[in-house]
Amino acid sequence: MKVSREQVAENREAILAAAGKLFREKGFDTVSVAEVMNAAGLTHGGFYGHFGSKDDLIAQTLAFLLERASRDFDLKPFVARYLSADHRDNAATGCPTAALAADTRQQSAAAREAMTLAQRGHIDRLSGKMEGRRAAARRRAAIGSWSAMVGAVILARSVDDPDFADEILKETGAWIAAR
Amino acid sequence: MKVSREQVAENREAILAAAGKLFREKGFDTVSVAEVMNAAGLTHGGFYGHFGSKDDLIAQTLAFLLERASRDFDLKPFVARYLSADHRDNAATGCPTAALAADTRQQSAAAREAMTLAQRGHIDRLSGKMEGRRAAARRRAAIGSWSAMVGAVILARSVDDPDFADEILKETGAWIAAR
DNA sequence: TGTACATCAGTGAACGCGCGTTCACTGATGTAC
DNA sequence: TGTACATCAGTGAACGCGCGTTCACTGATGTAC
Repeated sequence: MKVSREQVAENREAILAAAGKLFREKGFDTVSVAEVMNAAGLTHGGFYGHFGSKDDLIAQTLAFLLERASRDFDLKPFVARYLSADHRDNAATGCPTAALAADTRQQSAAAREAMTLAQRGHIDRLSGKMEGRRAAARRRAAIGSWSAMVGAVILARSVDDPDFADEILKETGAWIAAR
Repeated sequence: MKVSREQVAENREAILAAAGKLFREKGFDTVSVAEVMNAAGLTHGGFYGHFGSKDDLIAQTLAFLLERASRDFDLKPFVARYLSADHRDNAATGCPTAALAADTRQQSAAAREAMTLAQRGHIDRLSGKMEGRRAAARRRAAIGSWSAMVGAVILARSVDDPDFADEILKETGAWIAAR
């Protein structure tokens, strides 16, 4: 049955939100189109009214997630939250970079483009929050800290011992703070 | 046709080596069993004489790769090589952690176990090469540097602009060295 | 050392399954009067 | 404002394909004598 124009827009958002959670939790390849549609409360047949292909969904979901991720934040609580056990244990609602950057490498040009744009923006914003007299030093600190944060969360999630994972997060946080 | 015992051992190694390259290049899910067997110079039917399942291959390939990765190294050239454009552009022959740690999160218990063991060993070895009077400080520097290195390579590979990717690698290297 | 035969690693056709994608159909929406 | 009908978002069966896995077969290996 036909639905109202607002309902169409809502359904589209619901698909993107469902895909955003599932992709972050399980990766792009493991999640099926039908799984995303069911999570959005729809059936799989309607998918191609909203998106051209699964690749299109992946690219648009990445853009959707990265646009909404940490547009505004204070540095210290941001880092603390990022390197928390809670963030490590909840990839589905966490940072899309930590969850999907590695997976994006083998995706479409559009997906990589969305990722590139987001990293540029995020590093620019981080640079603005760093201490230091010279802009180059602040940018260097932003890039170094960001690499360490992303790496620490990925390593912590790849390991099957919670204590070891905690150590990675905590020590990386202390190492970053010691600057 | 039956083959000699040495040939069997050689074939097994060839399968692991081919899987090692393909998995690092394209990820676990994108690579098929048939693709691995062909790359090893065999046909897909023989696969189950060597491994119990694709999951088993994934776990054994991870163990195979991680065992051989940087058992012995000097710190400075190791970091320089790790953060090079060459390493960024050649995932297939590069560090299995940077290529596969994120992907390992959603794999079998055996795969995660192999990853955990390897991270423990690698961080122990890195700690031994760090400067600093106290062991805790050396371990903290090892964990922080390692997170930054892995994160930088993953970020650099996720981005579609080589100059930006170079900047991430170079600035992360400078940031690590500035300690 | 030479021979006869049991073993078994590798082959390639075949399987069942789940995937991305298509499409005829349905019935609520929203427009034209 | 009320009605008649064209539109079209969503449904669910169906498609072709590639995947992981199985299996009967082959012929070189390696053992028993």
